[in-house]
Amino acid sequence: MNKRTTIKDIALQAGVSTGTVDRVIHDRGRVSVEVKEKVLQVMQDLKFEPNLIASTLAFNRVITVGVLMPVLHSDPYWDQPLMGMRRAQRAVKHYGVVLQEQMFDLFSPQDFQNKALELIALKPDALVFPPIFLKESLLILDHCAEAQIPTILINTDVEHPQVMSYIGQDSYQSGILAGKLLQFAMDSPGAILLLNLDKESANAKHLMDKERGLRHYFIQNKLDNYPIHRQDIEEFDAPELLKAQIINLFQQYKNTKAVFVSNSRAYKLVEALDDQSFGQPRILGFDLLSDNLHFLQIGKVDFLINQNANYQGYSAIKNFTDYFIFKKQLPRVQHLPLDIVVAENAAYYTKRELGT
Amino acid sequence: MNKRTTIKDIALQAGVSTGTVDRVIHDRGRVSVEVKEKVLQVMQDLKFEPNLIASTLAFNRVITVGVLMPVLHSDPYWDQPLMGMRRAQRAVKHYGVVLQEQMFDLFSPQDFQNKALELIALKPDALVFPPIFLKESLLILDHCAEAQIPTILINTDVEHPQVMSYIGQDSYQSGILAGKLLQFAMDSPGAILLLNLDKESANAKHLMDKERGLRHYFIQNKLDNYPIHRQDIEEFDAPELLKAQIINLFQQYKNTKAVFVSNSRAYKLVEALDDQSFGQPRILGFDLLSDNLHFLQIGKVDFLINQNANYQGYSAIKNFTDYFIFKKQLPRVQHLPLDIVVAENAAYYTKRELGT
DNA sequence: TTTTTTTGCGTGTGCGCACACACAGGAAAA
DNA sequence: TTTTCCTGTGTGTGCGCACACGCAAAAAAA
Repeated sequence: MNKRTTIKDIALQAGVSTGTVDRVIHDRGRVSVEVKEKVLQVMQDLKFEPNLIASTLAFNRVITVGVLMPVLHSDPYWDQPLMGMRRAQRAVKHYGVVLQEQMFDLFSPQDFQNKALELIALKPDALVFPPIFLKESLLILDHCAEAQIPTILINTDVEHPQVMSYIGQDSYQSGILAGKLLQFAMDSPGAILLLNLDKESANAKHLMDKERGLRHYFIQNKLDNYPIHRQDIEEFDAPELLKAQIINLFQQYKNTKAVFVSNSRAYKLVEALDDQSFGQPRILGFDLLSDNLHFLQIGKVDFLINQNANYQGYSAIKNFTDYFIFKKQLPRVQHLPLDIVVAENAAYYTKRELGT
Repeated sequence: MNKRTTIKDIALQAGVSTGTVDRVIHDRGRVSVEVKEKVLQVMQDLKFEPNLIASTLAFNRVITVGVLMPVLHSDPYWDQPLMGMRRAQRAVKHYGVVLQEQMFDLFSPQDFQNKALELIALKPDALVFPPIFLKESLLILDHCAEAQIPTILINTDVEHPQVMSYIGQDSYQSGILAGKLLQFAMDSPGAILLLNLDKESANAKHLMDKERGLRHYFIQNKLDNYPIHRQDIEEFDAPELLKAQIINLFQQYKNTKAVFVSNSRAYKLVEALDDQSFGQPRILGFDLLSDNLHFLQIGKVDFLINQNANYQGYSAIKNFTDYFIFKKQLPRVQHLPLDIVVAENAAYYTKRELGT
C-alpha cells in the first residue's frame, strides 16, 4: 500500500513549509499568489486528500447541534426522530458532536417560539427542528439567519433561504402511493374516508399534500367510482367523542370501504371502531408505532407507510457531521423512501425504526 | 463541555504512567495484578471512553478487506453489491480500510474456488463473498478458519463456524410476502407460476426458501384455490428458447393469473411475454435493476421486492470497519428489510440502490 | 531617513493514543 | 557467586493536521 500523500509531501514538493500548505488549504490568506498557485498545483498532481482523522483530532472542537423537539412522550410519533438523533449522536460523538436538546409543548405555538429563542440564545453551531407551526417557524428561521446558524428541517419542508436541508417524506407522493394501495386492498370500488386526526389540519401543509396526492391517483387513473370524503377531527384524544364522530361518518357515507388516516394515529381509529362492524373497512395509516404495528399484525390495519421518523432524526445529525467534519455540501431536499409495511415484512422495519 | 477523560487523566489518577494504562487497556500483559486492578477501577470511575479518532490515527494501519465477487457486468444484479462495497470504502477510507477485489466467473464453481484461494493467499484481514456455490464455499470457509480470516457472507447464508456475520434478506419471509402481494394483485383466485430463472436452482438454498415461503402463505391462510406450479429454466439467456418454454407453460396451466420470478430476472420474462397476451398475468420479481424498474413503471411488472443488494455490500464493509476500528461485536445474522416497490414509490429506492 | 505597519513565510506545539524502547530490580539458571 | 532472563514500569516518538507565534523583508506612513 503506497502511503497517502500528506501536507508534508506537498510542502516538500512545492518547496515551502507545512504552515504555508496549511494556509493554502484553509484559504487563510498570508500567502503570495505565486506560492499559492504552486501549492495548489502540487496538491492536484499528488492527488492530495486530507486525512480527516488527523484533521478532526487536531481540530479539537465540539460541534453543538441544537435540537428543538416536542416534549418526550407527549406523542409516540415524535419520540422517534429524537431517538434517531440520540442514536446518531452516539455514532458520531467521536467527532465531537454534541446535542443541545430543548423540548416544547407540542400544542403550543407560543411555547415553541419561546423555547426556540432560548435555544438560539445558546448559540449552537447548528439547529434542527420540525416546523410544526408555520408562522413561528418562519420567525425562528429569520433569527437563525441573523445568528448565522445553519438549519435542517425534518418532517415538513418550509421555503426559507436559511433552510440548509430538508429531510423527510414526499407527502404528495405518499398520498399517491396510498391511493394505489387502497385500491389494491379494496376488492371492489367504494368510498374512501380521509381522516385527519390532528389539530389545525387545515394549516398542515403535509396533510394537504397527502390529500392532493390521494385524489390525484384516482383522477389520474380515471377511477371515478372511488369518492373520497375528508373529515378533520381535532378531538381525537377523547375516545368516546372520536367514536361518536366515526360512527356518524360511517352512517353518512354508507359505501365506505376504506379509511386513509393521514398521520400516525391510525391506532386511534381502530380503537374507536373496536366493537363496531361497518363491513370491516380497509385501513391505511402511517408510521411504525407499537400500537399501529399491533393492529397491523392482527389484521385490523392493512398497510402502514413508514415515514422513517427515526431515520429522519438520525439522518439530520449525520448530515451535520458530514457538513462540519467532512465539509460536504448537503442537498436542499432529501426525500426518504416511502416504505410499504404489511404484517409480512414489518419485523425488519420495526427493528430499524425503534432503535433508541 | 467538560473535557472527556483521556489515558493521561487515568494515569495521573492511578499514579502510574500512560504506558501502563495503555498496557491495561490493550491487555498486553507486563502489568502487576494490583496495578491493573487499580487502573481498571479508575477507568470505571472516570467513565473512560477511548478517543477512537486519536486511536485510529495512532494505530496507523491499513485494513485490507478481501472482496470476492462475480466478474463486473456479468450480471446486472451482482454489480449492485460490489458498487455498494466501493461506496462504503470511499466512506471509510479515512480509517485505512482498503478493498482487495477478486472477480470470478459467475457460472464456474472451479473458478470461484481458484480465485478465492488466490485471494486468501494474499492474507487479507477480512473476507466478504456471496456463497453462490455451496460446496466450494464451505471449503473456502475452512481455509479462512485456518488462516484466521473473519468472514462476512452476503446474499445467502451458510452454516459454518467461521462465518462472522450474514447480511442479506430472509428468503423464506420474502416468499411469504410475495404470496401476500400476489394474492392482493390477483382480482380472483387462480394458478401461480413460480419461475426459477437460474442454473442449478435445485441447489440454491435461497430459491428453495422462497418457494417454501410462498407455499406457506397460501397454506397458512387456507387459500387452496391458488395452485402453485414451479418451473426451473436454465436457458434464460436465449430469448427464443425462453419464449417457447413460457408459452408452453401458459398453455399447460391455463388458469395462470400470476407469475413469481424468484430472482432478479423478471425482466427476461416480460421480454419473452412481450407480444403475447395470456390475459396479462400479474408479475412479481426481485430487485431494482434498471430493466425491472422500466417494466414496473409501464405496468408490466406489478411488484418488485428489493433485496437491498447495494446496501448488502455497503453494509458488509461498514461492518468490518465497526469490527476492526470500533471493536464492535457483529450479530451473526443481519436481515435487511424486504422493501415492497411499486411504480409509485420506486424513485426513492432507486436513488438509494443505484448509488455507485 | 526613520518608524510603523503589513505581507509572507517558517517553526513549534498539541490533539489522544499506540507502540517501541530503555531500564531497574528480582527470579532463575549457570 | 555471577550471569542470564523475566517482570514491571516509565519515557519518548510519531500518526497528520490545525493553529498560534515569531520574524524577516517589503511596503507604507511619519
